[in-house]
Order: sequence, then structure tokens, then C-alpha cells
Amino acid sequence: MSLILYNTLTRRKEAFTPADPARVTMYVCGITAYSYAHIGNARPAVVFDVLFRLLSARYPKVVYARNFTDVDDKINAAAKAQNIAIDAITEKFMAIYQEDVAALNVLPPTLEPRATHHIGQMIKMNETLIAKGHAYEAEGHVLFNVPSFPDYGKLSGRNRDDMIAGARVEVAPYKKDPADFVLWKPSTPDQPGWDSPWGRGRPGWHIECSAMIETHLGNTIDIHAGGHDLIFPHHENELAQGTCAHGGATYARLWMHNGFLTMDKEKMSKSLGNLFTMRELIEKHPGEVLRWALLSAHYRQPLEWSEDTVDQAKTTLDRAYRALERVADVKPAGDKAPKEFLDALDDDLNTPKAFAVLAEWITALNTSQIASEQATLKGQLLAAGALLGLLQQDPKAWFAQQSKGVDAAEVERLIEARLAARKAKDFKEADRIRDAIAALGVVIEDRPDGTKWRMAE
RNA sequence: GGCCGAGUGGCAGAGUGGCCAUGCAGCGGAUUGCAAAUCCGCGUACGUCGGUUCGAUUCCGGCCUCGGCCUCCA
Repeated sequence: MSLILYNTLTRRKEAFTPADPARVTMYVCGITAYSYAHIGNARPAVVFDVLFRLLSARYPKVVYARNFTDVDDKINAAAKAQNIAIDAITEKFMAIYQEDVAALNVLPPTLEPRATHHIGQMIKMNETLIAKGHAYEAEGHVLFNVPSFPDYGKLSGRNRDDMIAGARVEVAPYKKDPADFVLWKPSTPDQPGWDSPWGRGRPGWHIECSAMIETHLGNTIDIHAGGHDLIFPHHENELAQGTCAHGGATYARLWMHNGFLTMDKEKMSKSLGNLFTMRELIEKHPGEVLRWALLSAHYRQPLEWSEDTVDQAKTTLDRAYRALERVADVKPAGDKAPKEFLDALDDDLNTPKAFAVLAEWITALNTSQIASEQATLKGQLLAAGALLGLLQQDPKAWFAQQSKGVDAAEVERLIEARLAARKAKDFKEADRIRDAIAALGVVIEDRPDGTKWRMAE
């Protein structure tokens, strides 16, 4: 089976075929760098990282850009509130974001363009749009004229009447059409701004992505992705601008949108305040656990997030690593993920289905007594895990990282003492020692190859 | 109000016109000095009311409930 992906634009699953197999292009809308990103922000980073890995395994070159919005009114507000420079805010939070997603095993994209590095291209694109009659200047603003693009609304599935009827914002008087949106806006002296043919100002949000895509990926890209909430207006507007600026060329051949993390069924968001930042979760849990949890639901579905979600992912992942630990000395055979696993991912990145396949292998691995079989299972587990960005750690390291802060020497000493007691058939003393070990938060396992210990759940 | 999506066992979460998701938790069993781990098994799960069908959780329609977008938002 070939890769099938759901296209928001057509509302159906489509076979993915890149325009140029020698250079596959994908763009994912990143974050606005003005505060700590929450775990919901990590979902597209992780989900599309899996897509990136999958594509990279099949095509010689995948150019993946994930941008930073580093000029924005929220950033301005944050800088003003803290009385520091705008750069101080954006540099800090871009770095934090990169550290955070790296902790979730997210590979660095090919490119991480920043909006402020593309102001010239944005201005140029605006000029093009004006020249082609798709945009106009008004009172220091440049506005995209929506009626000039008849396909407007196609991506989000709404018509102009609906949009006007549902409009909750007052229409600025200088707009020719109520649906027109800003490409460029004037800055006051205390706001960041750049000189332009329309005076000192700053770009509107939507033009940023279009200019960065044009600069780095081209007029037509294979995949454009982002959160579900970006469909309208952000992606609808990007689509309009990009298409019009390039004489009607297809802007993105496939649109993908991830669903939200929810808490008590409600969207996790900054405005509601029902969130966990990546930072606080990473401090408490291994990044791989968070990644597993994020991939445990299909990317287009909402995912209910709670401490329990994380705990369940942890327990499941422990089981996987225990299975691998058991065959630590077995050399894995093969480095290809089997078809049944790939079929799951090929079906619009069905990671829960892929996890079900992994679970079967884990059980098989725990049951198998045959070395060659173990080698095969281990090989496919590691190969499949690599595509998901999971299970790549040495099991010993995995369990060791959880026992930080425990006096390992003391635990070992107690285990020796218990072993002696058991040898002497003094089980009462052995149990007493085990209780002492348990008091340290440590669980022990008597295995054929000796007594092992790990942290309690 | 407009547009869109969803309601699956205690929890998370796939999927399918008739047969098993899977994981976590729980219960029973095997194993173990006891545990832990592992394995095996178990729970009459598919919002509701109709319709189509030999047969529907899966298709169609109504209803109810919930969520998302329409404003910054992953």
C-alpha cells in the first residue's frame, strides 16, 4: 500500500504523490514565540515529525520547513509588559521551544525560517498582489481583496455570506470588502516596524508563511500542515495570497490538520488556561513517554490529556522496554519495518493501529524462546520504533534514567542481603528486606538471570 | 446563527455490515518460597429512536448531547 493522507481541501483521503519525488516539500506552521509552548503545541511537531520520518525513508530528499513567528502583537505586548526588547522575548522562547520538542525526539526540520528574516520577500509579495489587482493600499495598510479570488472559502468550506453573517469583529472602514484581510499594517514609533512603500509598518500574520514558503520551498509545495484551528482564517488566507501571487499556481497540493488536545473534553488553550506547558511535563516525565502519549490517538482526532494519559503511556512504554531488555544480548535481525506496521502508518498515519501491531510483537517477544525469532522481532520492533521516534534507547538507560536520586549502591547492598537470606531459606528476613527496598520506592524482580530492580510506578 | 466534527467497555483509543482491536486498570488462572515481571483467560462496549438488510456499533434519516471554527490560537 502506498501512503494515503487525508486532504482537508478535498475532505477525503488521497494517495500521496509528490510533484517531484526528488524533492518533497512540506511546511508546518510553527509557533509564535512569546511564551512557553504547551503540550498541545507539541502535537503537530510530533505528528508531522512522524510524517517527516516516513517520507524521508521513501524519498531521497525531503525539505521540511517549520517556521517561527517572531513578529506579532502578542510578542509586542509581552515585551512591553516585561519592559524588555522584542528580540529578548523571541530568542528566548524559540530556544526553549527547540529544546522542548527535541526532548520529545522531534528531529530538527530541514529549515526553521523566521518571519523577521523575510520582510523583504513579504513586501515584494504584497507589491505583486497589488500589481495584479488582488490587493490595495488603504491608510497605511495593505489589504487583500477577497472578492478578487473566487475560490476563497474553499479550504475551510464556508462561503462569503456565512463569514459576513458570523463576523464578530467590526469591519474597519477602510476595507473595500468586509472579508478583506491585512497583508501589511502601519506601526507606531514604539512598535517594531520596517520601511516599506506604504510607510513604516509590519506584516500581517498570513503573509509571513506565504513569503517563507515561496522563498524556501517554491510556488507549489507538496504538503502544508498545521493545527486544525489554522484552517480559517490563516490557511484560507495563505491559500488566497499564494495562489494569486503566483498566477493561479497550486499553493499546496495537500493540506493536513491535526486535532486538539483536550482536557475534560475542552480544547487545551492559553486563553482557557487549561494547559500543561511542555517544560513542566518534561521535568516530570521522560520525553518519550509524552511522545508516546501524543501518538496514542489518531492525529486528526481530539486526544484527551490528563495525568492518567501520561501514566498509561509510561506503563505501556515500560513494558516495551522490558521486552527489549530481556533480549538485550540478542543481535537484531533486519532493519525494515514489516508491512503490517507500515500499512497502519500509510493509512493516514494511523498511529494507534501501529501501536496495536507493536503490542503484538511485544507479546510475541515475551513468549519466544527461539533466538532467531527473537532477533527478527527485535529488529522489526526497533525499525518500526525508529519511524515513530520511539524505542531507540538502550533499555538499561531507559530504566536507569528513572532511578535518579536513588542510592543504587544501597539498593544493591540490600539485594545482596536479601539473596543471602533467601539462600538460607529465611523468607521472613528476605521479605523484611524487600519491604525496606520498597520503602526506597524501588521494586525488585527475581529473574532467572538474577535479581533486577527498578523504580516503582 | 452559519460551517465542521464527535458520541465505543472503569480510562485512553482503533476499527468493521456478520469473526479478535490494542494498551492501562480490574478479576480469575499458570508461574513464583512470597512478590514483581511474564503468559493465558474474563467482562453481554459501541448516545437515542426509527429505517434498509437474512444480519448494523458499522449504511440512511430524525432526535439528544458534546466539542471545534467563524477573533489570537497547534
